[in-house]
Amino acid sequence: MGLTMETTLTGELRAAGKRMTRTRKAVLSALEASQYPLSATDLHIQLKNQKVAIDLVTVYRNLTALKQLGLVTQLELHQEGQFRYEIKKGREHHHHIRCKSCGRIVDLLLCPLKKLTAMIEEETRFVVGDHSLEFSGWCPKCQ
Amino acid sequence: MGLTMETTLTGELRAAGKRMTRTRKAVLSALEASQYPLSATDLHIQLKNQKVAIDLVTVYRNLTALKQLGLVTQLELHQEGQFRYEIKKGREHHHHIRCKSCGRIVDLLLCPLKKLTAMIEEETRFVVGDHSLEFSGWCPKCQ
DNA sequence: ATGTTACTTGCAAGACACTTGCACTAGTGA
DNA sequence: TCACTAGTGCAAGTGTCTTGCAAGTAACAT
Repeated sequence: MGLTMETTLTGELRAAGKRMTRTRKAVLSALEASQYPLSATDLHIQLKNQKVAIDLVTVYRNLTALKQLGLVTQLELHQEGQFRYEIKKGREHHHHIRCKSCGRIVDLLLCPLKKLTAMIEEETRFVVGDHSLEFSGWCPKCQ
Repeated sequence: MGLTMETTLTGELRAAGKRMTRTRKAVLSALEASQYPLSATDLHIQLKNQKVAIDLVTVYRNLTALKQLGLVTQLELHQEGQFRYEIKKGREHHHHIRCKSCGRIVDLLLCPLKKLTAMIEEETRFVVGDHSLEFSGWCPKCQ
């Protein structure tokens, strides 16, 4: 259950005046191990099960800190009403599809929005800062 | 401050065993008049200002009913943490961009996701049921 | 018009995700 | 090892949305 790049991450934290604590390590480790984005509650339950003593509030605060440092990505899936988090390192920008029946979440590799962004900037005169593109549907098992 | 298609809408409500009530009329009217999608709280404040007596709970219940009937669309903008609602009648399927600074919301006319949906269905074997595509950025005034 | 039915409403309370205040704990650099 | 200050747990608070229940009212039948 080790954290692959602990030393590097500790350095990144220190550079921002943050510390690599017991709970921070556990949160990063759980995110790194997960195949799909986790919510704060997911993380809390998962860490509890691993006998890691951590308060839900601390999970939230660590996620906020890691997001600000750019180490994790915060995302919202379609009609879920909560945030999820992914490790950023080594993962390309991508979107997701979530099964409306069983909740399974699968990564999508494509993000064909570069041209679109340019069109939108021209149409609206906004400067586009961010976007979300999320799908929901029924996975093979639930069809 | 009239509701344009009140008779038609009343019929659609009746067909589903629902009634056209004072509060329902007010909610529909406010949605119809708005240039951008409104949240339940937006609606509640706006109706209060118009001296319409209505409880926030009733706003929520009416929005739920109207959504189930397919008369309004429920949507989530990027990183807002709440739902917004639009009248469906006479409006094409579209997405939005919201200014991160002043909150202004502008409709986008494009939705180039038909091909993409087919690709995703092939890639993941999901059946795609729904999608969201929302942008945020800075509007001309806030740049 | 009036009564009956059941849809609708307001109020109070609850659910849920997330945030804040504060005193205590524990990384880190010296 | 010490001192500094970031981080933590607990309790309480926010904001959005939901539920329970008694009272109100739209709509149809008579």
